Parts: sequence; structure tokens; C-alpha cells
Amino acid sequence: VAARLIAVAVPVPALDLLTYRVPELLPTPVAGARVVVPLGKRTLTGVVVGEADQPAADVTLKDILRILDETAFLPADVLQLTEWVSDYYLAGPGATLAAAMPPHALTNRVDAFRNVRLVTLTAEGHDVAARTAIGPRCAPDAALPHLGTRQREVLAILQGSPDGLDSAALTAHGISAAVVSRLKVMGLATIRQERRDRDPFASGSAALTPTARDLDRVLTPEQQDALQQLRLMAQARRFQVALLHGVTGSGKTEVYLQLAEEVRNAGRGVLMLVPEIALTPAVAAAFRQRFGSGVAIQHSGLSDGERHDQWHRIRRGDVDVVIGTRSAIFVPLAKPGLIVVDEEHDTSYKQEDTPRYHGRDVAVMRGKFAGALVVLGSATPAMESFYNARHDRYTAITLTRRVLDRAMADVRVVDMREEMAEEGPDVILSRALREALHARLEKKEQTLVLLNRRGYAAAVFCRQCGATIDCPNCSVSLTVHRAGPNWRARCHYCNFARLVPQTCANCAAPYLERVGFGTERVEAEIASLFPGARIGRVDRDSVRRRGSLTEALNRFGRGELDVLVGTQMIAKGHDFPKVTLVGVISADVGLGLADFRAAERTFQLLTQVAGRAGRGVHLGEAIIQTLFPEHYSITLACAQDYPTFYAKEIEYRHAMRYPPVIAMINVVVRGRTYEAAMQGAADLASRTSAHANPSLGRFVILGPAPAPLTKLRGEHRAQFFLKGTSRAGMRHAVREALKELPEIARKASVDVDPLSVL
DNA sequence: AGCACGCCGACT
DNA sequence: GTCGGCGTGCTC
Repeated sequence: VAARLIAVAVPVPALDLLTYRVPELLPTPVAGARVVVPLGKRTLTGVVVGEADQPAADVTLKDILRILDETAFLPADVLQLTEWVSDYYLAGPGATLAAAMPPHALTNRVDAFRNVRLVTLTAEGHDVAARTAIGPRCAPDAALPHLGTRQREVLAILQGSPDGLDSAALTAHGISAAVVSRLKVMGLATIRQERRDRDPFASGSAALTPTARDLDRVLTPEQQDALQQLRLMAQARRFQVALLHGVTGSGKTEVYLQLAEEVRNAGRGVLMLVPEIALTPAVAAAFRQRFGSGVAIQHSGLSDGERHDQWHRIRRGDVDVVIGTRSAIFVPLAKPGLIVVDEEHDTSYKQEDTPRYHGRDVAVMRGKFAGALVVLGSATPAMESFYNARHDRYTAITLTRRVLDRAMADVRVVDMREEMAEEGPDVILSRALREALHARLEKKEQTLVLLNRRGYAAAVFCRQCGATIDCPNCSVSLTVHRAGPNWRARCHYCNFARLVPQTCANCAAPYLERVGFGTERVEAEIASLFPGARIGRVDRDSVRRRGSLTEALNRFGRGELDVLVGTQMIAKGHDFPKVTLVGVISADVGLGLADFRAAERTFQLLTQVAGRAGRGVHLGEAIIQTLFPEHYSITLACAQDYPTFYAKEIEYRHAMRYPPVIAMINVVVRGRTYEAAMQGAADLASRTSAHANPSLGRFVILGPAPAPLTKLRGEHRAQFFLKGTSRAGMRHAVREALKELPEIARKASVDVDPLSVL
């Protein structure tokens, strides 16, 4: 009998599939089952991917040690999806699998759900409790067990709780374990284990303030048309992609909800992806409100235990609606019939470490494998998505009007060059914004102030010698933060931090100056201009603590703050009806970057943030400060004119040969020295170009060149790009080159469809 | 990623 | 003399 060989994916990023033998005594595990395998000196848990052929002669095969699952732990369609992700994004199967698994499924065999000890009375316990209650008045006609006062009290409490009391409730009643155990010994109480799933909505890690208003439930004619089109697509029960392009405030969420309800009633599952739960609480809350406990939630803000519980609820088939962030695309939801990607243009769908997948694109593939309808929704679709709609790969559905006929915000552009000429070079808030802010404070209306740059000052430089304070590990200057009475300089890439010195380290001159400004400075500026204003700030620094973002947004939502200053975090899908003013401090942050998506990002950010104003009964106003008032991304965002922006931008992408017109792959090679990184990148690039295969399409290689961050966390980096019309050919060439140069491959990271070339 | 082996500085 | 720093190499 030939040995049974299986291919196992192990959670080790650098490794490919490994082949193991199934020993005589064990059955052949099914694909998707977890198995415990020896690896080197370690023992770890992997997942069976399928049968394997005899590998090359030089490897000695080992036996698997244990089979953890009789049936597939990962269902076949999820396994298929992870295989696609590994292949498309050139990531190891182990790394991809780790992304698809619930926490602890591979590291720890102890189930992480919480087993609750529940104490209940036995039949006899009830009897005794009843007799005890009347005991003092009646003669002790029957022998009562000898009970202490505490025991009698506990019996009474338990009698009032037929469902039992868990340990938390026992503690709340001041009942000690000793009393319970004595009752148990007497046979009056039982203790049973009950599996209880943690509810992330209740625990606070996803505590949401519902803002969905009933008024929005009545669909506008436009929403009804959109819903009808989507309904027909869903009923076809085959793979299709719809791009729902609806202006901010046009009521996309309500369309998703009604569609989801219908798909669910037809017996199929619904998967809803959102960029970040904490930033789009309204959508999650609306789903929870509509579908109740039939909704599972998945995102990185949950504790491991919560995520684990939710994953198993889905796996058991207890829920048919799942809402979550990008990794939720891998959840084991049975029979998905609808996959919605809300705010599909959002860059947080892209995972920035291996596997570098794009949640939206994986969602489209999952829909393809499942024969489901995929709905991509946005007010500012990604160039890729609109391009696909224009080329008939996606069906475009458009919502052009806001619900309840609310007007779009009135947008004004302030030319900061003129403002500086009149007010001096240090002006942060223009006169127009100061006046508008003042008016809102008087009227008790709210204001959002956006500056997409954190910290107090962008850098410190010496007025005598021009030196800046740079990060010792990365090729950037340190950003200044205020830390109580001190000034700290911190690296935004590696978190290196130091106090800002009194004198220049280079020339010893005491003329160190802070240059540029960020959100902390804006917050301070507003506080000094309007001493009575209640100001909050939301950026990565202020919300480091878990739950603090939700807390800050909820405070603002409840009206406990007048002004919220923040980075792009505040521009996402919030619905704050009392906001009537949005100020953008430097709209051109990012336009100066040499990134081919700079204009797209700026347009999206400005359109989205302007859309935050005027979502209630009052008219909204947006004031946009910029040094480039004539730049098309700014003028067209002010006009809320997506089609014209797309037309202009796609022309540029054609001319410059950039995505979505062509495909790109970025390869970064790290090295101990600059020379080593460049050499590695050059070798890899030349092997890649040697594997060009004209029958798979042509591509060009740009570089190698130093990466934009030449040094990051102490490592030097060099990069090259592939540009071409066929991803298959490009991926093939890179894959072969990596295989030929394994020692360089270990220091290389590959980004297929990079979102940023910076 | 771990976990080994392996070759050079400050200590009982 | 060795305890331990992390550089390099391997894992079916």
C-alpha cells in the first residue's frame, strides 16, 4: 500500500506547502481539517490543503501527529479563496491561511470561548428552599437538612433565578464559592457548564450609538430604482458585480439593508464589508438593529475571544449576516448570496503586510466562486472600479440625490497664498474659517476640522546650520508632539522618540525652530482663539487606546463637543446631523507627493469630508483652505463632480501608463546596507525580466532604485516595479525569480496592485 | 516566524 | 574560564 501523503499549510510565512505522511493508525484527514505536525523541533497546527505527490528525493517525510477535525474546519470555498489569494498576491500559503483563521485556531488547541459555570437548584433544592421559607413559622414536620443562614439566603436567591446564576451574578450577590459547593455536596444545587458567546455589541468593544433614523427608511424613487435593479441581479443567483455610485447622504445603507433582507429571506447569506467598524458605526448599528442577533461582527478591534466566538457562530450556521472589516471576507459563511463592500474606494481595504490583499478584490473573487452578487458602494469610486464599470465588467447604478432632498454642502475655497499675503506666513485658520467657526459656536452647531497630518509640528530645524532632527532608524525627519510641558520628537514609522533638545546637535546653536503644523497644533490654535469651545481631537495618536475612538466619536455625536479636529479618520462614513461646518486646513497635503494616486486621494478625501456637513435639517457649509485652488482634484471635489474628475484622471493614467489602465507589481528588497539592498533588487529584477514570457503578455521593469523610504526600521530598501497589461505574465515572472533566488526572496516583499508607490 | 548553531565581549 | 549578544540557516 502506497503511503498516504497530504499537503499541509503551516502558519510560517516563509514556507510553501509541506508534504506529510498519514500514519497507518490515522484516517486520511479531509481538506480543510487542522492537523498537528512536527516541524523542525517544533510542533504546530496546520491545515490540510489536499493530497500530495511524492516530493523531491532529498526530503525525509514526517508523519502527522494528530487530526483535530473530522470534518473541514475551513469550508471548501474559503480554502479555495485562500489558494487564490496566495497565488494572486504571491504570498505563502501559511501566511494567507493565518489571515483566514480565527484567533488561536492554529496556536492553541484550547477553545477560547468562555465556559460559564451556572449554579441552579436541584428539584430537592427547590423543595428544601420552599420548606425553609415557611420553616420558621411551621413546626419542623419533616427533617430539614441543617442549613446555615447564608445557605438559606442563597437557596432563596437561587429559587428566584430559575435559569441559574453565573459566577458574575454570584459575586454580585455576595455569594462565596464555599456556600455553593456545600449546597452542591448536599445535592441541593447543581453546577453546570454552559457555553456562552461574548457579545461584542454589549461588551463595549463595538458599542455603537445607532444614528439610523426612521425617516430614512422610506426610499426615494431613485433608491427604489437602484434597489429594483439590484434585486433582479440578486435573484439571478449568479456572479455579478454592481457599482453603486451614490453621492454622500444618498442613502446607500438603506438600499443595502433592504437588499440584504431579501437575500436572507431567500435563504442565502449576506456578507458586508466596511473599512473600519469604529469609523462607520452607523452602518454596523443599522444592520444590528435590522437583523438583531442574526448578525455576527468581525473586526480587529474585538478581543481574540470575541472574534473567536463570532467566527464559530458563523461556522455553526447560527447567523446568516456578517459585517466586518477586510479579513471578514474569509469568514466561513455558508451560501453567500450577497457581498457588499461599503466605501469600496477606502484604502484600509488593502492589507499592508503579507498577504497584501485588497479586501474589495478578494470580495469580488469570493462572489465569483459562490455565484453571488457583489455590490461595491461609494460616493467616490476607486478609479479601478469605475473603469471596470465603464468597460462593462461591472454594472453601474447611480444615486445622484440626497435623501429628503437635502442640499449638498455649500463649498468655498480659500486661497491660502492670498491669506498669507495679508495675514502673515504663520496663518493656520483663515479669516473665513475663523468667522464661520465663531458663528457655529454661537449657534451651538458643530464643526469638523480636517488636517491630514498628525503631530504638533512636521519637523524641527536649526536656523543656524539648517540641520533637522532625523530618525536614526528611518530616512525621515521626526515629527514634533506635545507631551505635557515637553516637546517630543517621534518617528511615525518606527516610533523612535526623544525629547527635542535645547540646542542643535550639529552646531550647538540654540536656534531650533518647529516648522509646519499638524492636528495637535490646530487643536491648540482653536482652543486659544475660542477659549470656551469644547474641542476634541481624533487621530492615530489620540485614539491609541482600544475603544477610545468610539468614545470620542460618541461624545461628539451626543453633542458634548463643539469642534472635532482630526485626520482623515473624521472624513469617513459618520453621520453627525448637527455638523453644519466642515473646515479643511490644508487640502493639498498629499498633492505634493510623487504618488500617481495623489489626485484621486485628494478628490476622495475632500468629497467625503464635505459630505459630512449638512446631514441634518440645517444647510451645511465647507471651507477648504489650499495653496493650489486651481488643481482639478480640489475644484472638482468642491463641485462634487465625480464624472468630470474621472474623465480627467483617466486621461492622465492613460498618458502615464498607470493603473487601472495597466497593472503594476512593486518589489521591495531589504538589506543590511544600501548596496546590499540595491544589489539584491538588481539581481531579482534581472531574473524577473529573464522570465518574461511574451505569450503571457508583455511588461517592463522600472528600477531598481532606492525605495521612497530608503531606510525603514534600520533596514535599507531598494525597489523595482513591473508595469504591463497582463498580471498573469508579471506574476509568473516574479514567482519564478523568487524561486531561483530564495535567499533574496526572504528579504523581498511583493505588492501586487500596490495602492501607493510611496 | 521560531529555534537552532555559532562565534566574540563583560562577568562569577 | 562561561553567560549571552544576535547573525545566518533550516524547517516536509
